Order: sequence, then structure tokens, then C-alpha cells
Amino acid sequence: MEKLPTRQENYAEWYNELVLRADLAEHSQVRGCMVIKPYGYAIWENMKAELDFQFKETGHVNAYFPLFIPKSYLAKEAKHVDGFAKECAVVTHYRLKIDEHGELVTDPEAKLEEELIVRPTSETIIWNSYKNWISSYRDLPILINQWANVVRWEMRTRLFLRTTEFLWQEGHTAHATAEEAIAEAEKMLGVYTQFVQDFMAIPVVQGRKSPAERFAGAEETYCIEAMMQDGKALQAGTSHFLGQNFAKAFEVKYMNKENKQEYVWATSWGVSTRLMGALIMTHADDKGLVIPPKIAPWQVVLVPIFKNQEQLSQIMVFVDELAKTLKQKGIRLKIDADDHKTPGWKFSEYEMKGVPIRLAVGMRDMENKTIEIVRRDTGEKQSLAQADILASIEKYLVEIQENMLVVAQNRLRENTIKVDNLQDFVQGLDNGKFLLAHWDGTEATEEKIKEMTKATIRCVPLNNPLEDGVCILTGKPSTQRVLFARAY
RNA sequence: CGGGAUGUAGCGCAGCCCGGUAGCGUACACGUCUGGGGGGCGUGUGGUCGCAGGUUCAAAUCCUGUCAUCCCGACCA
Repeated sequence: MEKLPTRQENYAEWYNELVLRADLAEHSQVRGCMVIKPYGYAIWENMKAELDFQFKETGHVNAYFPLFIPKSYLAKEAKHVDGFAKECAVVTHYRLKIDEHGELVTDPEAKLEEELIVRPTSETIIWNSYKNWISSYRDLPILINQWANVVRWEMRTRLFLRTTEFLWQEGHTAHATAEEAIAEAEKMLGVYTQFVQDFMAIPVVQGRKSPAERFAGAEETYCIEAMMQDGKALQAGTSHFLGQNFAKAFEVKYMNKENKQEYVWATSWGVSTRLMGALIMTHADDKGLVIPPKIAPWQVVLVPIFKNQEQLSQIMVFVDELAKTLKQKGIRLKIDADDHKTPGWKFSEYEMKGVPIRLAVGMRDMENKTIEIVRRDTGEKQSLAQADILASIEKYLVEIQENMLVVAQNRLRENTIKVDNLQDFVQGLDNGKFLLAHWDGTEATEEKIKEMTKATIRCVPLNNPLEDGVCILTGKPSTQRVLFARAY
């Protein structure tokens, strides 16, 4: 098989090819939709399991709401409609029939009284339920998460980064006070940050979106932004303080302790299969994926090297014993004893798939009681005594996880720069930097900068130091720097 | 929705200009030699040439229509 295009040659093609070659996903026949293949789905499942655990640890429960949203619900929150109307799939009929030419056609008789929207997000359908669930402060808070698929009819799609249908989780909470809701939105941003850094080894910048970049219907949008290897930003997760916008749209009030009716305060927060894109573009190299041990479907792959079944049997005596030990330790091992692929082919294959540790054992090793171990992240290869292998694997799994984060953190730090004029700004962008620059705080300036440079305000970082300066475009005064980058 | 391109085996492509038996690479199956970094040799399976019309003795090839996909724009939490 041909080599992967390098990141340097063509970053976009490298990404696309890698997704296909690593067997994560493929384009389906359906426009803009992908098939997530078992290896890709296994990574998603590992991410999902950990996130689900964290949500429950922080007091949330799972529920499930309908895929279809009556059109009238979506219309209730004005900004929300604005944000999503242009990318909705609409169900208009409920039956097909065979016509006079023998063709399967939509039955015009079966038109829906009210059209149904395939959910682009679930605020409206969920708040329509919350209306019936909430009457007293004693009913609050409601802390619900749902794992679901959503559909957004995007013009241009890319595997994992932007697909018509995608998988995600969406948390929707209801609170008695603004303070509590804001605290919830911030808490979940923290959960995302910790998950992404500790499990996916992806460092992020936490911040608030500018008003223009806010979620449709939110008072405040918090986000985590990650840096891809080409210097572009990828929004890895968002958490929104929705104020009382949805409560007002759906008439959701509660009786407080003073016997007064008040509107409920809301949050929503989500991460999606887009995180798979972040994983790939943060860690993968020109040989393929590199997956952090904590979410790798296989943490270790073992390739026995043999000329015939008899040799394989001898090797497998040792391998079976090792497999038993690793299983006891909870280490995920794949043994590839397939005899119609060569060892060289397998080495390349598992590098493409990003398995953190590779072991190889042949007859030479059996005679010497040794085993070859190779780290995927650094490529470091050594021959160890078989007796020492368990300790080395355990040590490597920890080291690889840590090292991957450190490498990514260094990249983020080294490529985030302060700029004070437009020339440096543009030059920085072309060199793949994240830019901290002064901005006059107006939407007009933000828009102008986007037009000129394709860069957007990714966020106003949390705990941003205040500092007097002047806007790089207009020269008007500014009190803090904000983070600009080109984004996916 | 504007501009450009492409539809031929699972995948990647040639053939089309100049009409005449459907080709190559890869994958797959079998055999054999191999096996410590994407193996060699041999044999074989697999195609309504996107779809619908038309011209012709004859269409992957020429003509008309149509559908789909991709790229560049517009659009995009």
C-alpha cells in the first residue's frame, strides 16, 4: 500500500487518508454522512464510557428525548431559530406508495399536519417536557444528559469534523437561580477540560465566546479550544448558560419559597464525535494515528513471528501466559497471529492504527528469552528480557500518556504568541499561531478581521489578565487580549 | 445557488479524440517459496462502462437528456 501523504505535503489530504486507512470511518452513500467503523467506534465508546462516568459523578442522570421536533417548538426561541433554520432536515410525510409506473413515491395523501424537524439539538423538545416537570423550587435542579445523534444540513462536510449526522451527548439542566446555572455551566466546562487533557492528552484553552460566536439562544457560551498541528483551532466542547431564554419561550416557571412565580434558569453543554477529529489532528504523525493509552481500543499489540505452525505453537506458550497476566492487570491486548500477513505489514498497520505499544516475539527471542518492545509515540525500540516485560508495559503506558500531553502542551505554548499590529497578526496566522491580540470589543471589528484574515475570536480566555492596549484593527482602547485563530 | 471537473471490477485508474472480443494496478481465492519493517512467483474469481433515450450492421467510445459525487466560491456554534 502507498504511504500516507505527509502533513507537510497536504494536511487536509493527510487527515482524510488517515481516517480511512486507520479504519476509523468511511464516507457513506448518503451525502455528508459517515459510517463509523468498529475501530473508530471503539475509541468513541471508550471516550463515552469515561464521560458518562464523570457526568454521573457530578450528579447527572441520563434520559432520552425524541428525534423529531415539531416545527412550532423550534420557532419559539427567536435567536435559536435564526441559528439553526438554515440547516434543518424536515419530515413532511409519513407514508410511501407504489405509483402507476411501479415507482416508490411519497404518498401525497400522507402529508403531516405539522412538519417535524430532525433535531439539530434538543433544547426545544426538552424544555417542552421540563414545562410539565417543574412547578416548585423543590423540583429543581434537573440535571439530565442524553446520548444521541443529531442532524445539521451543512454545506460542506469532513469526516468527524463536520458531518450531516453526528453522535454527541447533550446535557440540559434547569436551576432556580442564575448563579447556580452559571456554576453548572462552568463546572461542566471543567469536566470537559479534565477529560480532554487527562484522557485524550489534548491541552486546551478555556474561555468565553464573543457575543457573535455564542450559541444561538445562549447568554454566555463557554468553550474549550484545542490547537491542531496545522495551527488551526478546533472547538472541542461547549457549555452554555442559557439564562431564562428557553424558560420564557416554553413558559417554564417555578414557585419559589416566597410563593412567587419565577422563570427557570438553564444550561446546556455538549461534546461530539468531533473530538475524534481533535484526537487525530493533535497526536497523529506521518505514519498514522497515535492514540493515548487511556482511550486506545488496544493498548498493546503483540506480533508473533514464525515460519510454521510448530514455531507458532512454541511462541504461543509464552504469549498465552503473558496475555493472561495482562488481562488480570486490565491491559487491553491484541494478538495478531494471522499467517497471511507479513510481520512488516503488521508493524505498519498497527502504527497506522496508533496502538501505543507493540511487542514482537520470534524464535530468536524464544531462544534468548527476550522480547522486542516499541513505543508508538517516540518510535523507541528495545529488546527486553521476557521476565521484565510486564513492568515495562505498565511503565510505558503511563509514560506514553504523559508524554503525549507534554508534547501537545509544548506545541500549544510555543505557538501561542502576542501580537500588537495587523502585519504581525497576519504573519502569525500564516505560521499557524494562536494569537493573543487586543480587540475593541465590537462585533463590527470582529467581522472585519474575519473577512480580512479568516481568523475568528476563539475565546476570551478564563482568568485573562487585564492589560491596557489598543485594538489591532481600529486602534481603539482595549482592556484585555483575546484569542484569535483560524478554525475548523 | 454560481464556476470547474468526474462517473468503467471492492478501491485507484487506462481505454473514448479516431465506434469493432472489457483492460491495468491493488484487493480477494488457491498453490508454492517466504516471514525480524507494507514479500516473490504461478493460477484464478470478479464489471448492466452512473441512468434513460437516440444515431449505427455495431456504442464504454458519437449525440441528447438526466442523476450523482468531488473541488473552488457563497454558507457554517
